Amino acid sequence: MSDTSSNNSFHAIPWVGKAILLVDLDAFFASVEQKDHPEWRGKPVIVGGDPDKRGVVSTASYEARKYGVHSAMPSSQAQRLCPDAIWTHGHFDRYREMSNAIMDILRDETPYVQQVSIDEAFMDVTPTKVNTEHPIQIALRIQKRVEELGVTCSIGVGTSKTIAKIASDMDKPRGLTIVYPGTEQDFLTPLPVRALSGIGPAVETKLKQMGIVTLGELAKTPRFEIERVFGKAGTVMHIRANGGDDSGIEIEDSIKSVSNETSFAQDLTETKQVEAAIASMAVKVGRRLRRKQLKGTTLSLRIRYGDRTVRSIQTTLNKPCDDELEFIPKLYKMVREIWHEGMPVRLVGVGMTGFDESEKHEEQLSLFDLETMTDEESESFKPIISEAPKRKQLLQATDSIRDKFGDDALQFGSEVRSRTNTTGSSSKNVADYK
DNA sequence: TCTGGGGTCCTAGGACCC
DNA sequence: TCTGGGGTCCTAGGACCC
Repeated sequence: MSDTSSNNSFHAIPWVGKAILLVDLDAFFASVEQKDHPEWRGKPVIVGGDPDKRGVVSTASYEARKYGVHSAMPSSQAQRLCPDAIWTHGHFDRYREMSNAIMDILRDETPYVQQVSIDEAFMDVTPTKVNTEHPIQIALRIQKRVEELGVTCSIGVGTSKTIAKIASDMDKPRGLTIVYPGTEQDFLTPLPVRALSGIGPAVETKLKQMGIVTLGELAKTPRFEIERVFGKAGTVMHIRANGGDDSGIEIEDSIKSVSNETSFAQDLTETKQVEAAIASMAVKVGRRLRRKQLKGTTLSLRIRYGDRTVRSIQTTLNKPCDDELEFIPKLYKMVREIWHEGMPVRLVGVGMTGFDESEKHEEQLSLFDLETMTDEESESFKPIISEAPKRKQLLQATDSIRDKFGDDALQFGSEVRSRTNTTGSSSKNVADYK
Protein backbone atom coordinates (compact mmCIF):
# COMPACT_ATOMS: atom_id res chain seq x y z
CA MET A 1 0.00 0.00 0.00
CA SER A 2 2.75 2.42 0.92
CA ASP A 3 5.19 3.18 -1.81
CA THR A 4 8.06 5.49 -1.01
CA SER A 5 10.40 4.13 -3.67
CA SER A 6 11.15 6.63 -6.37
CA ASN A 7 11.72 4.28 -9.29
CA ASN A 8 9.29 4.51 -12.14
CA SER A 9 7.47 1.23 -11.50
CA PHE A 10 4.20 3.07 -10.84
CA HIS A 11 3.86 3.78 -14.50
CA ALA A 12 2.88 0.14 -14.89
CA ILE A 13 -0.38 0.93 -13.09
CA PRO A 14 -2.31 3.66 -14.85
CA TRP A 15 -4.52 5.84 -12.67
CA VAL A 16 -8.19 5.36 -13.45
CA GLY A 17 -10.57 8.08 -12.33
CA LYS A 18 -10.27 10.95 -9.90
CA ALA A 19 -6.92 11.65 -8.23
CA ILE A 20 -6.78 13.69 -5.05
CA LEU A 21 -3.62 14.57 -3.13
CA LEU A 22 -3.45 15.73 0.47
CA VAL A 23 -0.19 17.53 1.10
CA ASP A 24 0.62 17.85 4.82
CA LEU A 25 3.71 19.71 6.01
CA ASP A 26 5.65 17.70 8.61
CA ALA A 27 5.84 19.24 12.12
CA PHE A 28 5.54 22.49 10.24
CA PHE A 29 6.16 25.20 12.86
CA ALA A 30 9.03 23.28 14.44
CA SER A 31 10.54 22.54 11.02
CA VAL A 32 10.53 26.23 10.08
CA GLU A 33 12.27 27.03 13.37
CA GLN A 34 14.92 24.41 12.64
CA LYS A 35 15.39 25.75 9.15
CA ASP A 36 15.80 29.30 10.49
CA HIS A 37 18.04 28.20 13.41
CA PRO A 38 20.55 25.69 12.01
CA GLU A 39 21.90 25.07 15.52
CA TRP A 40 18.48 23.63 16.47
CA ARG A 41 18.52 20.97 13.77
CA GLY A 42 18.57 17.42 15.09
CA LYS A 43 17.46 18.66 18.51
CA PRO A 44 14.09 18.55 20.28
CA VAL A 45 12.29 21.83 19.51
CA ILE A 46 8.89 22.72 20.94
CA VAL A 47 6.70 25.55 19.69
CA GLY A 48 4.17 26.40 22.36
CA GLY A 49 3.12 28.39 25.40
CA ASP A 50 5.01 28.78 28.66
CA PRO A 51 4.90 25.75 30.98
CA ASP A 52 4.24 28.05 33.95
CA LYS A 53 1.47 30.00 32.21
CA ARG A 54 -1.02 27.30 31.32
CA GLY A 55 0.54 26.94 27.90
CA VAL A 56 0.21 23.95 25.59
CA VAL A 57 2.37 22.49 22.85
CA SER A 58 1.54 23.76 19.40
CA THR A 59 4.09 21.68 17.49
CA ALA A 60 6.91 19.39 18.59
CA SER A 61 9.83 18.49 16.31
CA TYR A 62 10.26 14.80 15.60
CA GLU A 63 13.21 14.73 17.99
CA ALA A 64 10.89 15.97 20.76
CA ARG A 65 8.16 13.49 19.79
CA LYS A 66 10.53 10.65 20.66
CA TYR A 67 10.07 11.73 24.28
CA GLY A 68 6.30 11.46 23.96
CA VAL A 69 5.68 15.15 23.42
CA HIS A 70 2.83 15.95 21.03
CA SER A 71 0.51 18.75 19.96
CA ALA A 72 -2.05 20.01 22.48
CA MET A 73 -0.14 18.53 25.41
CA PRO A 74 0.18 20.87 28.41
CA SER A 75 3.59 22.53 28.23
CA SER A 76 4.28 21.64 31.86
CA GLN A 77 3.94 17.97 31.00
CA ALA A 78 6.08 18.37 27.87
CA GLN A 79 8.81 19.98 29.92
CA ARG A 80 8.84 17.05 32.34
CA LEU A 81 9.03 14.55 29.48
CA CYS A 82 11.72 16.44 27.60
CA PRO A 83 13.62 18.78 29.96
CA ASP A 84 16.30 19.63 27.39
CA ALA A 85 13.92 20.83 24.70
CA ILE A 86 14.46 24.16 23.03
CA TRP A 87 11.29 26.26 23.44
CA THR A 88 9.91 29.06 21.33
CA HIS A 89 6.58 30.85 21.30
CA GLY A 90 6.58 30.74 17.53
CA HIS A 91 6.79 33.23 14.69
CA PHE A 92 3.47 33.10 12.92
CA ASP A 93 4.16 35.69 10.28
CA ARG A 94 7.16 33.63 9.25
CA TYR A 95 5.08 30.41 9.11
CA ARG A 96 2.50 32.22 7.02
CA GLU A 97 5.22 33.37 4.65
CA MET A 98 6.63 29.84 4.27
CA SER A 99 3.14 28.42 3.87
CA ASN A 100 2.35 30.88 1.10
CA ALA A 101 5.53 29.96 -0.75
CA ILE A 102 4.61 26.27 -0.55
CA MET A 103 1.01 26.87 -1.63
CA ASP A 104 2.42 28.69 -4.67
CA ILE A 105 4.32 25.52 -5.56
CA LEU A 106 1.09 23.53 -5.38
CA ARG A 107 -0.78 26.07 -7.50
CA ASP A 108 2.03 25.78 -9.99
CA GLU A 109 0.89 22.20 -10.58
CA THR A 110 -2.84 22.86 -10.79
CA PRO A 111 -5.31 25.61 -9.99
CA TYR A 112 -7.43 23.03 -8.15
CA VAL A 113 -5.84 23.58 -4.74
CA GLN A 114 -7.93 23.76 -1.57
CA GLN A 115 -5.92 25.02 1.36
CA VAL A 116 -7.49 23.65 4.54
CA SER A 117 -5.06 25.08 7.06
CA ILE A 118 -1.67 26.74 7.24
CA ASP A 119 0.05 23.38 6.71
CA GLU A 120 -2.40 21.32 4.64
CA ALA A 121 -3.95 21.39 1.20
CA PHE A 122 -5.99 19.15 -1.09
CA MET A 123 -5.22 19.06 -4.80
CA ASP A 124 -7.12 17.58 -7.71
CA VAL A 125 -4.60 16.12 -10.16
CA THR A 126 -6.95 13.83 -12.04
CA PRO A 127 -5.33 12.75 -15.31
CA THR A 128 -7.03 14.55 -18.18
CA LYS A 129 -6.30 15.49 -21.74
CA VAL A 130 -4.57 18.58 -20.35
CA ASN A 131 -2.80 16.94 -17.43
CA THR A 132 -1.41 13.64 -18.63
CA GLU A 133 1.01 13.09 -15.78
CA HIS A 134 0.62 10.28 -13.30
CA PRO A 135 -0.53 11.54 -9.86
CA ILE A 136 2.43 9.86 -8.18
CA GLN A 137 4.83 11.64 -10.47
CA ILE A 138 3.27 14.94 -9.44
CA ALA A 139 3.40 13.99 -5.76
CA LEU A 140 7.10 13.11 -5.95
CA ARG A 141 7.90 16.39 -7.68
CA ILE A 142 6.00 18.35 -5.03
CA GLN A 143 7.94 16.62 -2.26
CA LYS A 144 11.20 17.49 -3.97
CA ARG A 145 10.26 21.13 -4.50
CA VAL A 146 9.01 21.56 -0.92
CA GLU A 147 12.28 20.11 0.40
CA GLU A 148 14.18 22.68 -1.61
CA LEU A 149 12.49 25.29 0.59
CA GLY A 150 13.92 23.61 3.69
CA VAL A 151 10.90 21.74 5.08
CA THR A 152 9.32 18.39 4.27
CA CYS A 153 5.83 17.11 3.57
CA SER A 154 3.87 13.87 3.58
CA ILE A 155 1.39 13.15 0.83
CA GLY A 156 -1.62 10.88 0.57
CA VAL A 157 -2.92 9.91 -2.86
CA GLY A 158 -6.40 8.52 -3.44
CA THR A 159 -9.63 8.82 -5.37
CA SER A 160 -11.32 11.07 -2.79
CA LYS A 161 -10.49 13.67 -0.18
CA THR A 162 -11.37 11.21 2.59
CA ILE A 163 -8.94 8.61 1.28
CA ALA A 164 -6.14 11.10 0.56
CA LYS A 165 -6.44 12.63 4.00
CA ILE A 166 -6.25 9.34 5.86
CA ALA A 167 -3.45 8.12 3.61
CA SER A 168 -1.33 11.19 4.31
CA ASP A 169 -1.43 10.32 8.01
CA MET A 170 -0.16 6.77 7.59
CA ASP A 171 3.48 7.50 6.94
CA LYS A 172 5.22 10.55 8.38
CA PRO A 173 7.47 12.38 7.93
CA ARG A 174 8.32 12.47 4.22
CA GLY A 175 5.84 9.70 3.49
CA LEU A 176 4.01 9.01 0.28
CA THR A 177 1.04 6.72 0.73
CA ILE A 178 -0.94 5.61 -2.30
CA VAL A 179 -4.37 4.04 -2.24
CA TYR A 180 -5.01 2.78 -5.77
CA PRO A 181 -8.45 3.07 -7.37
CA GLY A 182 -10.55 0.08 -6.44
CA THR A 183 -8.73 -0.66 -3.17
CA GLU A 184 -10.58 1.93 -1.07
CA GLN A 185 -12.73 -0.54 0.87
CA ASP A 186 -9.75 -2.74 1.79
CA PHE A 187 -7.93 0.37 2.95
CA LEU A 188 -10.76 1.76 5.10
CA THR A 189 -12.31 -1.39 6.61
CA PRO A 190 -9.75 -2.18 9.35
CA LEU A 191 -9.18 1.42 10.45
CA PRO A 192 -10.53 2.77 13.76
CA VAL A 193 -13.41 5.22 13.36
CA ARG A 194 -11.22 8.02 14.67
CA ALA A 195 -9.21 7.86 11.45
CA LEU A 196 -12.06 9.73 9.76
CA SER A 197 -11.69 13.47 9.99
CA GLY A 198 -14.76 14.74 11.80
CA ILE A 199 -14.99 11.86 14.25
CA GLY A 200 -13.65 13.07 17.58
CA PRO A 201 -13.76 11.68 21.12
CA ALA A 202 -17.48 12.34 21.63
CA VAL A 203 -18.64 10.56 18.48
CA GLU A 204 -16.12 7.78 19.02
CA THR A 205 -17.60 7.07 22.45
CA LYS A 206 -21.17 7.01 21.14
CA LEU A 207 -20.21 4.70 18.28
CA LYS A 208 -18.47 2.38 20.69
CA GLN A 209 -21.67 2.16 22.73
CA MET A 210 -23.37 1.05 19.51
CA GLY A 211 -20.72 -1.64 19.09
CA ILE A 212 -18.96 0.19 16.27
CA VAL A 213 -15.19 0.49 16.49
CA THR A 214 -13.87 0.23 12.94
CA LEU A 215 -14.80 1.98 9.72
CA GLY A 216 -15.79 -1.41 8.32
CA GLU A 217 -18.35 -1.82 11.09
CA LEU A 218 -19.57 1.73 10.57
CA ALA A 219 -19.90 1.12 6.83
CA LYS A 220 -22.09 -1.96 7.19
CA THR A 221 -24.39 -0.51 9.85
CA PRO A 222 -27.65 0.59 8.21
CA ARG A 223 -27.49 4.28 7.33
CA PHE A 224 -30.71 5.16 9.17
CA GLU A 225 -29.32 3.92 12.48
CA ILE A 226 -26.33 6.23 12.21
CA GLU A 227 -28.51 9.13 11.09
CA ARG A 228 -30.91 8.59 13.99
CA VAL A 229 -28.10 9.22 16.46
CA PHE A 230 -25.92 11.74 14.62
CA GLY A 231 -28.29 13.52 12.24
CA LYS A 232 -26.72 15.23 9.26
CA ALA A 233 -23.21 14.42 10.48
CA GLY A 234 -24.23 10.76 10.51
CA THR A 235 -25.13 10.84 6.84
CA VAL A 236 -21.72 12.21 5.97
CA MET A 237 -19.74 9.80 8.12
CA HIS A 238 -21.65 6.79 6.79
CA ILE A 239 -21.04 7.81 3.20
CA ARG A 240 -17.38 8.37 3.88
CA ALA A 241 -16.93 5.08 5.73
CA ASN A 242 -18.28 3.40 2.60
CA GLY A 243 -15.72 5.15 0.44
CA GLY A 244 -18.44 7.22 -1.18
CA ASP A 245 -17.01 10.68 -0.64
CA ASP A 246 -17.27 12.50 -3.96
CA SER A 247 -16.87 16.05 -2.63
CA GLY A 248 -14.80 18.30 -4.84
CA ILE A 249 -11.99 20.76 -4.34
CA GLU A 250 -13.28 24.07 -3.02
CA ILE A 251 -11.02 26.88 -4.10
CA GLU A 252 -13.02 29.79 -2.78
CA ASP A 253 -12.64 30.42 0.91
CA SER A 254 -14.01 33.52 2.50
CA ILE A 255 -13.40 34.49 6.11
CA LYS A 256 -16.40 33.77 8.33
CA SER A 257 -15.17 35.10 11.67
CA VAL A 258 -12.33 36.97 13.34
CA SER A 259 -11.61 36.40 17.02
CA ASN A 260 -8.95 36.72 19.66
CA GLU A 261 -8.83 35.10 23.05
CA THR A 262 -6.35 34.71 25.84
CA SER A 263 -5.90 32.61 28.96
CA PHE A 264 -4.37 34.03 32.09
CA ALA A 265 -1.57 32.55 34.17
CA GLN A 266 -3.78 33.28 37.18
CA ASP A 267 -7.54 33.64 37.11
CA LEU A 268 -8.84 37.20 37.11
CA THR A 269 -11.50 38.24 39.60
CA GLU A 270 -11.68 42.05 39.45
CA THR A 271 -13.86 44.02 37.07
CA LYS A 272 -10.95 46.30 36.15
CA GLN A 273 -8.79 43.33 35.13
CA VAL A 274 -11.56 41.64 33.15
CA GLU A 275 -12.51 44.83 31.34
CA ALA A 276 -8.86 45.52 30.51
CA ALA A 277 -8.51 42.01 29.09
CA ILE A 278 -11.67 42.44 27.02
CA ALA A 279 -10.44 45.80 25.70
CA SER A 280 -7.10 44.29 24.81
CA MET A 281 -8.73 41.46 22.82
CA ALA A 282 -11.14 43.92 21.20
CA VAL A 283 -8.23 46.06 19.97
CA LYS A 284 -6.66 43.03 18.30
CA VAL A 285 -9.95 42.04 16.69
CA GLY A 286 -10.61 45.58 15.46
CA ARG A 287 -7.19 45.88 13.97
CA ARG A 288 -7.43 42.55 12.17
CA LEU A 289 -10.88 43.45 10.85
CA ARG A 290 -9.54 46.69 9.39
CA ARG A 291 -6.51 44.98 7.92
CA LYS A 292 -8.77 42.47 6.17
CA GLN A 293 -11.29 45.17 5.27
CA LEU A 294 -14.07 43.34 7.04
CA LYS A 295 -16.97 44.72 9.03
CA GLY A 296 -19.08 42.42 11.13
CA THR A 297 -22.61 42.63 12.49
CA THR A 298 -22.43 40.01 15.24
CA LEU A 299 -20.24 40.68 18.25
CA SER A 300 -19.48 37.86 20.64
CA LEU A 301 -17.84 37.50 24.02
CA ARG A 302 -16.62 34.28 25.56
CA ILE A 303 -15.61 33.62 29.14
CA ARG A 304 -14.02 30.52 30.55
CA TYR A 305 -14.39 30.42 34.31
CA GLY A 306 -11.95 29.02 36.82
CA ASP A 307 -13.71 25.65 36.67
CA ARG A 308 -13.18 25.63 32.87
CA THR A 309 -16.86 25.90 32.05
CA VAL A 310 -17.61 28.27 29.21
CA ARG A 311 -20.29 30.87 28.64
CA SER A 312 -20.77 33.06 25.65
CA ILE A 313 -23.00 35.92 24.68
CA GLN A 314 -23.48 37.65 21.40
CA THR A 315 -25.36 40.63 20.08
CA THR A 316 -26.28 41.82 16.65
CA LEU A 317 -25.10 45.33 15.83
CA ASN A 318 -27.35 47.70 13.94
CA LYS A 319 -24.65 48.29 11.35
CA PRO A 320 -21.44 46.52 10.26
CA CYS A 321 -18.55 47.59 12.45
CA ASP A 322 -14.75 47.31 12.55
CA ASP A 323 -13.98 49.91 15.24
CA GLU A 324 -13.25 48.66 18.73
CA LEU A 325 -14.10 52.00 20.30
CA GLU A 326 -17.64 51.42 19.14
CA PHE A 327 -17.95 47.85 20.33
CA ILE A 328 -15.91 47.87 23.55
CA PRO A 329 -18.73 49.57 25.51
CA LYS A 330 -21.10 46.90 24.20
CA LEU A 331 -18.71 44.19 25.38
CA TYR A 332 -18.65 45.76 28.84
CA LYS A 333 -22.45 45.54 28.91
CA MET A 334 -22.39 41.97 27.66
CA VAL A 335 -19.89 40.77 30.23
CA ARG A 336 -22.21 41.89 33.02
CA GLU A 337 -24.79 39.40 31.71
CA ILE A 338 -22.53 36.40 32.17
CA TRP A 339 -20.08 37.40 34.89
CA HIS A 340 -19.97 39.31 38.13
CA GLU A 341 -17.02 40.54 40.14
CA GLY A 342 -15.33 37.82 42.14
CA MET A 343 -15.99 34.94 39.76
CA PRO A 344 -12.62 33.54 38.62
CA VAL A 345 -11.99 34.11 34.93
CA ARG A 346 -9.51 31.88 33.17
CA LEU A 347 -10.01 33.12 29.62
CA VAL A 348 -11.71 35.90 27.73
CA GLY A 349 -12.36 35.94 24.02
CA VAL A 350 -13.83 38.53 21.68
CA GLY A 351 -15.06 37.73 18.20
CA MET A 352 -16.85 39.24 15.24
CA THR A 353 -18.92 37.37 12.65
CA GLY A 354 -21.60 38.25 10.17
CA PHE A 355 -19.56 39.60 7.28
CA ASP A 356 -21.54 40.51 4.24
CA GLU A 357 -19.36 40.31 1.15
CA SER A 358 -21.49 42.89 -0.61
CA GLU A 359 -20.69 45.40 2.11
CA LYS A 360 -16.95 44.91 1.98
CA HIS A 361 -16.39 47.95 -0.16
CA GLU A 362 -19.37 49.87 1.10
CA GLU A 363 -18.89 53.62 1.13
CA GLN A 364 -19.14 55.57 4.33
CA LEU A 365 -22.21 57.73 4.74
CA SER A 366 -21.16 60.88 2.92
CA LEU A 367 -22.20 64.50 3.13
CA PHE A 368 -23.96 64.00 -0.16
CA ASP A 369 -26.47 61.76 1.59
CA LEU A 370 -27.37 64.62 3.88
CA GLU A 371 -28.95 66.53 1.04
CA THR A 372 -31.52 63.82 0.47
CA MET A 373 -32.54 63.72 4.15
CA THR A 374 -35.05 65.67 6.09
CA ASP A 375 -33.67 68.34 8.41
CA GLU A 376 -34.37 66.21 11.43
CA GLU A 377 -32.53 63.22 9.96
CA SER A 378 -29.54 65.23 8.87
CA GLU A 379 -29.19 66.91 12.27
CA SER A 380 -28.92 63.57 13.98
CA PHE A 381 -26.30 62.37 11.51
CA LYS A 382 -24.11 65.46 11.33
CA PRO A 383 -22.05 64.79 14.46
CA ILE A 384 -21.27 61.24 13.31
CA ILE A 385 -20.24 62.38 9.87
CA SER A 386 -17.97 65.12 11.11
CA GLU A 387 -16.36 62.80 13.67
CA ALA A 388 -15.92 59.84 11.35
CA PRO A 389 -12.92 61.09 9.34
CA LYS A 390 -11.05 62.01 12.54
CA ARG A 391 -11.69 58.62 14.04
CA LYS A 392 -10.60 56.98 10.82
CA GLN A 393 -7.33 58.92 10.81
CA LEU A 394 -6.71 58.02 14.44
CA LEU A 395 -7.29 54.34 13.70
CA GLN A 396 -4.89 54.42 10.78
CA ALA A 397 -2.26 56.09 12.96
CA THR A 398 -2.59 53.66 15.87
CA ASP A 399 -2.73 50.67 13.54
CA SER A 400 0.52 51.69 11.87
CA ILE A 401 2.24 52.27 15.21
CA ARG A 402 1.20 48.81 16.32
CA ASP A 403 2.38 47.35 13.01
CA LYS A 404 5.81 48.86 13.61
CA PHE A 405 6.28 48.39 17.34
CA GLY A 406 3.92 45.59 18.26
CA ASP A 407 0.60 45.34 20.04
CA ASP A 408 2.01 46.53 23.35
CA ALA A 409 3.15 49.86 21.94
CA LEU A 410 -0.23 51.42 22.66
CA GLN A 411 -2.38 50.35 25.56
CA PHE A 412 -5.40 51.45 27.44
CA GLY A 413 -4.56 52.96 30.83
CA SER A 414 -6.31 50.12 32.63
CA GLU A 415 -4.41 47.57 30.55
CA VAL A 416 -1.08 48.95 31.68
CA ARG A 417 -2.10 48.84 35.30
CA SER A 418 -3.31 45.27 35.20
CA ARG A 419 -0.26 44.18 33.21
CA THR A 420 2.14 45.49 35.84
CA ASN A 421 0.30 43.54 38.51
CA THR A 422 0.62 40.23 36.76
CA THR A 423 4.17 40.18 35.42
CA GLY A 424 5.15 36.55 35.56
CA SER A 425 8.56 35.03 36.06
CA SER A 426 10.43 34.29 32.87
CA SER A 427 11.23 30.70 32.10
CA LYS A 428 14.85 29.64 31.83
CA ASN A 429 14.06 27.23 29.07
CA VAL A 430 12.52 29.72 26.75
CA ALA A 431 15.40 30.16 24.38
CA ASP A 432 13.67 32.46 22.00
CA TYR A 433 11.26 34.76 23.73
CA LYS A 434 10.51 37.21 20.94
C1' DT B 1 1.57 23.90 38.21
C1' DC B 2 -3.02 19.90 33.39
C1' DT B 3 -5.38 21.05 29.49
C1' DG B 4 -4.06 27.32 24.02
C1' DG B 5 -5.76 29.91 20.17
C1' DG B 6 -8.03 30.52 15.83
C1' DG B 7 -11.22 28.72 13.21
C1' DT B 8 -15.70 25.92 10.93
C1' DC B 9 -20.06 23.77 11.14
C1' DC B 10 -24.26 22.01 13.37
C1' DT B 11 -28.25 21.93 16.57
C1' DA B 12 -32.04 23.44 19.19
C1' DG B 13 -35.13 26.68 21.01
C1' DG B 14 -37.48 31.15 20.93
C1' DA B 15 -39.24 35.24 18.51
C1' DC B 16 -41.66 36.85 14.85
C1' DC B 17 -44.19 36.94 10.47
C1' DC B 18 -47.46 35.13 7.26
C1' DT C 1 -61.58 32.22 20.11
C1' DC C 2 -58.54 28.55 19.22
C1' DT C 3 -55.01 26.47 16.63
C1' DG C 4 -51.30 25.05 13.00
C1' DG C 5 -47.59 25.29 10.43
C1' DG C 6 -43.47 26.99 7.52
C1' DG C 7 -39.72 30.15 7.07
C1' DT C 8 -36.24 33.00 8.86
C1' DC C 9 -33.43 35.28 12.09
C1' DC C 10 -31.13 35.23 16.37
C1' DT C 11 -28.80 33.16 20.31
C1' DA C 12 -26.13 29.75 23.12
C1' DG C 13 -23.65 25.85 23.21
C1' DG C 14 -20.94 22.01 21.58
C1' DA C 15 -18.00 18.98 18.54
C1' DC C 16 -14.23 19.05 15.88
C1' DC C 17 -9.82 20.45 13.32
C1' DC C 18 -4.94 22.10 13.05
